[in-house]
Amino acid sequence: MAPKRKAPGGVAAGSPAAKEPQVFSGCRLVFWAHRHMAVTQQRAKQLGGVQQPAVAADTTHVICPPNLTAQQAADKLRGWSGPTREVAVGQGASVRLPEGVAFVTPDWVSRSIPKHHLLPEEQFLPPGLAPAPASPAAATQAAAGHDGAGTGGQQQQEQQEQQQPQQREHPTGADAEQHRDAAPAGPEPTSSTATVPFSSQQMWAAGQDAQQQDVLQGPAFCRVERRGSEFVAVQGAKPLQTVDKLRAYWFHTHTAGQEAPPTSPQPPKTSQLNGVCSHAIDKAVQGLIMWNEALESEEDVDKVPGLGPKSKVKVKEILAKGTSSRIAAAAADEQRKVLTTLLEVWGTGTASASRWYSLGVRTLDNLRSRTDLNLTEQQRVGLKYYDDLKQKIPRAEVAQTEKIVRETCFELIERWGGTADVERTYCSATGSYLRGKPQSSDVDILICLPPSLSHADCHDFLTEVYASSTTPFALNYFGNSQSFCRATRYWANTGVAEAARKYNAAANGFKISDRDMVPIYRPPAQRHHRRSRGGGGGSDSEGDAGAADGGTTVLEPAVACPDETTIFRELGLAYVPPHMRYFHDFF
DNA sequence: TCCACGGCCCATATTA
DNA sequence: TAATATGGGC
DNA sequence: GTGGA
Repeated sequence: MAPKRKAPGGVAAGSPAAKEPQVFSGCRLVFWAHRHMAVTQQRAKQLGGVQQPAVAADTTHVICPPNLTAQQAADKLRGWSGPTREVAVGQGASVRLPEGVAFVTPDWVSRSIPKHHLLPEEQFLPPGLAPAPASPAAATQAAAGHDGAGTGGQQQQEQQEQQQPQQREHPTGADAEQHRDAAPAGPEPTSSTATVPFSSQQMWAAGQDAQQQDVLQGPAFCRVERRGSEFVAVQGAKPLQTVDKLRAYWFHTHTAGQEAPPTSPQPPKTSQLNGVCSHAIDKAVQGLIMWNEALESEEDVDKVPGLGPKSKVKVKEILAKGTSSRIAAAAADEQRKVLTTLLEVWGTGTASASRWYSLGVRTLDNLRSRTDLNLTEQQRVGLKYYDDLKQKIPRAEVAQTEKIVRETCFELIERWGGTADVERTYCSATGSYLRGKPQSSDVDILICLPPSLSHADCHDFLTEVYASSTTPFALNYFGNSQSFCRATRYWANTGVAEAARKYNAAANGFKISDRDMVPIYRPPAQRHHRRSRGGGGGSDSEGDAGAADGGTTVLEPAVACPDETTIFRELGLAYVPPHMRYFHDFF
């Protein structure tokens, strides 16, 4: 249920504490990352940092895009005439960086804030600028939690079209060390994983340690991850490439846009708050975020991928006037404001919000006092705890909750007699906490009981129970951010026909849910109607096997994935640890 | 020009 | 009353 | 809103 939130003692909610430590005082910051960095920049400046437009003699830090390449850095530094130091970034390549300037990812800013002091810059080096490993000891360092063994250098081209996993035997016991990535075994430095010999006992110990050090800071860029029954240190370039690949596929940023059409004025229309357009707009925003060059002319705008005709018009207007007429229109749009508020009530979607609006509801108090609206149970709860549910939960509190649940969970397992294979239990907070967020809006705890208990009737207190064999899928589902989840499944659906064919000659994709992964056949273009789910209706004869939405056929056999890495591997993707499963937003 | 844009479970409303 | 459709959360 | 078929 909804966690009860108490207002933080003392400081009134919403009013930022007046006397926050000036973490960044003395820092002169250059932001190369023109992404969704407004909040980061603002916070850094609030806390004493001075922003500079470009690298200067007194610059202390450059905040870089996490996927910055050495080449991009060199381009941006062209014109720098001060003293430099040379950094070898692997593959014989090197880059000259200004002396005395630290290059860090945005995480350095966001994670230093809760710590009230500046974290060591070297732990936040963009992988592309990390020195090449000097010795084979790098893997050991990585396992020990040090950073900086990135594989910099190599271009982040997406030329690597699907290298299919050529074999797919599953790691069973003894040979559970070879599966690195889906990438071909080449001369390329395979720095992205290193197996760590952890026992399951140490696993919990490590978890506790990590928790204590980690409560405010979140996971470090390089960390130990559980993969099925083994633990691996994960870092670096391969996961980033996978993230880029999925981003490009999901947002279609791999194709260039066309000319902007003549249509210049925007119809003011009643704006829709949600719906499929949001994907298109996300796409446009992603295109802009990823565009690492200044936009100065209309021609520049035309070069940005992911922008369609309508988005281009809007961006060009902003370029010319500094703002979009749509912004003022939206601000003045009474209906929009009301709908936005109503949508914040848990249990309320666009349909209910619009219906209420048409019935005259304008405020939450209206909603409370109306008796003719037949709110659902969820909506009543959402309304009652409206303020509570808006509060965020600090990371430390999520950790406490996790601890309590975990202790209780193990007590129950003992009571149920599941001690023989207790180490195969999974009981950890997932969701935004697992992804390292400093605060969460809810606490998601995934419990997967060990095989010896999977038959037991111990479901009473849970709404859903995951069998041991479904753990990797549950983990994958709950560990992903929403957009990453969708992108992964879209990729599985439509991007890996070849791999699916190996499972079933008729297949052209996979369907991934929170419990399994199955081959499917999707007809190329589905004309007409989308059929309701559940089938039934006798009129047109169903195909034999399970027919899902719109003619998609579910095939066999299901893909056996003993751990989460296998899911990625079967999709031809390098494993991405949870804290990297974002396309943007660093907070 | 038409289509899809994740996948699935639950609660409630509507229809047969 | 059962089957189906719709709205919603995650 | 957008790109693919």
